[in-house]
Amino acid sequence: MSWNDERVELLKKLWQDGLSASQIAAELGGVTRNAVIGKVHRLGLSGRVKSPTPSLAPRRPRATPQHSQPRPRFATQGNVALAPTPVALPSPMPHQEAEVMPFSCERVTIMELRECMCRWPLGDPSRSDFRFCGSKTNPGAPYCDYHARMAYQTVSERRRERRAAAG
DNA sequence: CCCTGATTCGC
DNA sequence: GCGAATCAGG
Repeated sequence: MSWNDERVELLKKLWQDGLSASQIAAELGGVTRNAVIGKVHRLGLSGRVKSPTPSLAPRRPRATPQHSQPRPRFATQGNVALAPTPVALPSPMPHQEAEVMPFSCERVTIMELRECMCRWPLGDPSRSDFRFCGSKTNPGAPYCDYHARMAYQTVSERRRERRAAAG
């Protein structure tokens, strides 16, 4: 679907009528709300009832292109999700969050690790004091509840936390 | 989690 | 110019 005059006119009308971008997209058909918003901006009719001083709140520039690479995901081996050990995988939060826990872990060695114990790594795997969390896991789960949240954190959760941390 | 508009940037 | 991915928020 392309933006012919007819569709652009309808877009303008619906936008001025106060419909949301997704509603307009549904009305037009063949386009997403992103397409509608993008078109609205290019037409220069954004800011319907916005603040009279848009320059006061310039949008923060993007840090670096995020969509050039897929987000790092934890690898899996067989049925078991591997924790992000510093050996093969980039640690999700290198300086923060790695050692800080709301409870004290069992701190078990690999020999003491059992099926029902959390496999979250603690410390440097190349060192002899390397341990696993070892807290109780739910049946079949590789991590305890706390570390499962870290390992399987969703994008929105991560965003929410980042935002909360930034203030 | 559902949604909103705003922005960037590869295409 | 287009719009998906993303951001920032309600």
